[in-house]
Order: sequence, then C-alpha cells, then structure tokens
Amino acid sequence: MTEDATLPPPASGDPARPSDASSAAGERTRATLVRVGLDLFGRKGYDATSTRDIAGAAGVNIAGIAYHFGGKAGLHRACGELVAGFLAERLVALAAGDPERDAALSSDEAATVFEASLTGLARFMLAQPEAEAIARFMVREQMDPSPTFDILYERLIEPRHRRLCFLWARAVGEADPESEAVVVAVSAIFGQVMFFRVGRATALRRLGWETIDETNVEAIVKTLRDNFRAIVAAERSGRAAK
Amino acid sequence: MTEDATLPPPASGDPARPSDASSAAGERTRATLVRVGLDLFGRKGYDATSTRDIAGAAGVNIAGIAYHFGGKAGLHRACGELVAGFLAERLVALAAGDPERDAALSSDEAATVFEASLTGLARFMLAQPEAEAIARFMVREQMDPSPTFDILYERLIEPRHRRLCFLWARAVGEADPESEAVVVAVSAIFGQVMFFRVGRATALRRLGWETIDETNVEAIVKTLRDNFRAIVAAERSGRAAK
DNA sequence: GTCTATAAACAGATAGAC
DNA sequence: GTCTATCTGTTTATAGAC
Repeated sequence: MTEDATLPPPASGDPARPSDASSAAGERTRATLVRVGLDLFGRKGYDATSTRDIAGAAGVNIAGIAYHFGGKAGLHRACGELVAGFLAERLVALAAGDPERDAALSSDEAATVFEASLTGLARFMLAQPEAEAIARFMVREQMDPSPTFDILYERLIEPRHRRLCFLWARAVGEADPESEAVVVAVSAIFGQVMFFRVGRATALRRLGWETIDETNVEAIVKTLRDNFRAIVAAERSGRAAK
Repeated sequence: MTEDATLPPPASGDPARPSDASSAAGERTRATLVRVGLDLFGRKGYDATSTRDIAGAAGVNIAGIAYHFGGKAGLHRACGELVAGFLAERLVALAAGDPERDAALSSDEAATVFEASLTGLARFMLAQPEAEAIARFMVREQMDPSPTFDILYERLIEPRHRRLCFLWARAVGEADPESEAVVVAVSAIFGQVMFFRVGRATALRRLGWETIDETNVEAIVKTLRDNFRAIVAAERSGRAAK
C-alpha cells in the first residue's frame, strides 16, 4: 500500500524548485521520497517518523533527503505542497462547479452544489485509498500546525471553506457569507464528515466494520445527505418565520 | 497553565496500584507526573514528548518516571486511565441522567436528554480549560491508537456512544439502537462537536477568534442545537411518512 | 523516594569518495 | 546524483549513592 499508490503526478519540469537538479533520476527520487514521506508523516507523525524509515521505505539513501530537500523539515514541507496542489485540483473536480459561476446560482441550485461537494468530499476522503495518506497528513497538521500548515490553509482549506460558506449563505438566504453563524454552520456540517476520518478507530469498532469501503461509505453518505437537507430546510423555515 | 490545572483527584489510597509505594510524597509525585504527561502527550504526541520534558515541567527527577510507572509507556497508560476515570464521571454528571432510567423515557424526553448531553459535552470539551489537555489526548489516541486506546474505548467511549445511540433510537422511534443507521447518525452528530476540537486551527482562523471562550462556545452550541432539532424532526417525519 | 552519573541506542546532518 | 562513514546531540533506561 505504501509502495504502489498512484498519487504524485511525477511532474518532470517542476517550476517550484528554484535550484539546479533536474535529471530524470533525481526527479524520480524526489517524487518517491515525497510519496513515502506523506504516508509515514501522516501515519506516525513528524517526530515519530525518522529519516531512516523514510529513506528505507523509499529505497533511497538517507543522505538523499538532505541533498534533495535540505533536511527533514524540507521534505515535510514538500509533502504539504503535494497535498495542497493535488487535493485542490481534485476537489474542484469533485465539486463539479465553476467557482466563478457561484454568484449566479439560485438558492436551490446552491444547496444542490453544496450537497454534491459534501457527498463528493465524503466519498473521496473516506473511501478512496489514495486519500488515506492525504487525510491523515491533513488532520495531523490541524492538530498541531507546523509551518507546513500555512501552505495547506492558504492554498487549500481557506478557499474551499470560503466557497462552502458562500454556497451555504445563498442556499439559506443569508446575506453575509462570512458571518459567524454561516462559518460555524458550515464547519459543523463538515465535522460530520471529519468524524469518520478522525474517529475512525471508534467508528469501525462500533459498526463492526474492518474498513470503510465503498459500500460502507454509501451508508455514511446517505446520513450526511439526509442531515444536510434537514438542516437546510429548518434554516430556511426559521428565516421565513421572521 | 500546565502548572495549575485542577484535574487529578490526588486519590491518596489508589487501589489500582498493585505494588508498594504509598507515601504521601510518592503519591504527589505520581499525580504531578500524570497531570503534566497528559498535557504534553496531548499537546505534542507520544514520540515528540521526551521524558526529560515531562520530568522538567513536573519538577521531578527523570529517573522518577521509571521508578513510579516503569517507563514512558507506563506513564502514558496512567494518563489514559486518569482520562477515562475523570471524564466518565464528569460526563455522567453532564448528561444529567441516570442510565438505568433511560429505558423509561418517552420519545421527546429522550430527545431532550440527548440534546442536553450534546450541548453539555460541547460546552465542557470546547470551553473548559481543564478539558483542553483531555480532548487533545483523546483525539490523538483516536488518530493512531496505542495500547492506551483500549482503556479509553472500553471504559469511556463505547459506553457513552452506546447510550447516545439508545437515546437517539428512542427519540426517532427506531427499534434497534445498535443498527447501522443509528450508529452512523449519532457519530455524524458527534462529529459536529469534534470539528471544533480537531479543526480548531481552521475554525479560529476562519472566525477571527483567538480562542474558543465561553462566549464563542455559545454560538457553536446554538448551531449544534438547531441542527440536532432539525435532524430529529426530519427523521421523525420521514418515518411517519412510511 | 529521590538524586547523580552513565550506559546503549538512536536521531538528523554532513564530508568526501565514486 | 548516490553512496559510505562518521560527527554531534538526544533519547530512554538503569546502577548505585544518599
């Protein structure tokens, strides 16, 4: 599982790297180290993961980490950049919507787009094997943010969360999409998905599941959808009553 | 904050300890080490926390950890036992209900008790300063369970989650409180609370808060309550329509 | 029960050969 | 670009004085 993930687009010409080093072999080594690092950092945490473990699992010499990334911290940062880039692209596809057209959506359309984003996110983050390492890495950065968290927040979390708030405000007829009530509501709804990642150990034991496969995730998605629709309906009727 | 928490009941006569060692000084040392260990383990994780840090912050000699707990792992286990005992007791008080009387509750009463448990849990876990270390420690065990997780799960998480499932089933008129739909629904609702602990870094930035104080937590609780009521109402009407 | 001193293993980083 | 060998610091655990 660590070995054959299909995560990183090997990206032969990487403009983010300012320095030298552009041979095909070096690029392959870097990509392998980042992929393995993402898995191990997410699985055990930054401090619990030794550079020897990473180099060993990647089949790369230990000195290669310092050579290619400047050190352990540099590799960690590169993992964050991979996550931000890969996931931002993927989530836009999952949401199936063009952010620039959101402003033209009707209330019902906004609710539909929000729901599609929510269920798409759940299906991807909970059932896709390639998302496991990513989700673990991100949750860990949430728990105790390192310098890498800023990359994730600014390039991934903030814009996606902001868009959901915009959609939510439009769906329920709230004028200010950045109001406290909207941000809290969207966060709470997102938390329903997050539980099945963070509290996975509890969820699996309570449900007698061995893992969250594509069958199981549909049971979760059904509940998420039902809850979302219930909350939207109540919010709308609450506002109409005023 | 590490120094003056009022967490551990110093428990002079501890029956859980099979061995010798029962002087007042030794008991104080053990209690201090557990309290500091809980804070640091939760804040930085098991591997990132050195026994020197713990001993230093506790004002105890490094060798004392091995002497009193057998080693770092033993101290971690003792932290888990403290959390399980303290929180189980506290949550029963928060729920304001006697588990043995749950079977006699009406549907509306069950919903009320569930709601009180949910909001009480949120207020305690999100705003009480003494709960910060506990919550961090528990989330970390969820993320990558150590042997200590079994203590938390069996003595704290499972019975509390099971009771919420019972209340939820009764509230919405579901016969089987351990059915997949019930367990998933309760987990999702709990996830709404969990987000503001796990995703705290995101929530604070998005809301412009410096911390979640008692004022802020009321904004969260209001959303949690509204969402809970909306979901209950929708679930009931969905069943009535059949 | 608490302390000092130290052992034995391991961490990340680096120098230099190839 | 990759390798071996090694440096330097830190880790947990322990032995023995008090």
